[in-house]
Amino acid sequence: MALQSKKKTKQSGECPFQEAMDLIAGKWTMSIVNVLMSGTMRFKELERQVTGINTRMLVKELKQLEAKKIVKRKAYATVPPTVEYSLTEKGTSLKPVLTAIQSWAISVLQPR
Amino acid sequence: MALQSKKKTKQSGECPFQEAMDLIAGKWTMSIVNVLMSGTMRFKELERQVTGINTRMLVKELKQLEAKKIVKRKAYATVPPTVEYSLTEKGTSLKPVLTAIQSWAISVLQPR
DNA sequence: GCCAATACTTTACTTTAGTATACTATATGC
DNA sequence: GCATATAGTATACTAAAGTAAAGTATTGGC
Repeated sequence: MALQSKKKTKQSGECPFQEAMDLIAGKWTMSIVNVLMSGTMRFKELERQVTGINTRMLVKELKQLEAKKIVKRKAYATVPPTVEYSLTEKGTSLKPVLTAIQSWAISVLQPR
Repeated sequence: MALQSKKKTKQSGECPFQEAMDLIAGKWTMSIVNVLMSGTMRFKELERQVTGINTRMLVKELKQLEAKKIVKRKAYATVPPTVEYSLTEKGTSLKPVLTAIQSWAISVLQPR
């Protein structure tokens, strides 16, 4: 617990590919990005559209995606609170990756 | 330990996209596929080329990739043993996904 | 005064991923 | 007879990912 020299930077600075994989991996990450491709969305709406996810995971993923500058968060001081999530430019630039995965999924994983 | 009715099928049968993500995620998976894109390789050679991986992880990943029909395994009864790994057709079909990730990584993650 | 709605937080787990290191079998070369 | 090489196993962990379910604050509607 004492010395925090073990910064655990995930040392993926080595290779941009590894860095990208760190970002892309995760059960929910790409699904969220995928849903957000269709536009700005509020938290509850995201929770409904990303089927199967639970609150804790969505919060966690959104925080990570925000930290990685993939997702933008905008809060309004209404009651009940309104928070809007949308993709940044970096986020939308993931589109080709998304479509590549999707077409692979459809052509290879679908029995027909 | 007793009843194994909890088959934990990872119920990704829902959506081919989720199924693809299950496959693609994992710290080492795509790196291994990437290395194997350059051709057939033996276990030790793979261990050397996939920098940073350890034996246990490589074994585990290769087993999973084999089960998912992404990788082919061919063993020869020599001493010391020879085992050759290569991509299946399904494996090589991942190329577009790989290149999409790579070009995203280079254009977005690289500072310049 | 209670319910609903939003955007979370908190607590308490279980499961999977990943790491580190030592060990095994066997023939060949020295 | 000892080291070397290959393709793993085995053991023993730690850390991260993911799940489940309840709680919080606020206010407008009934």
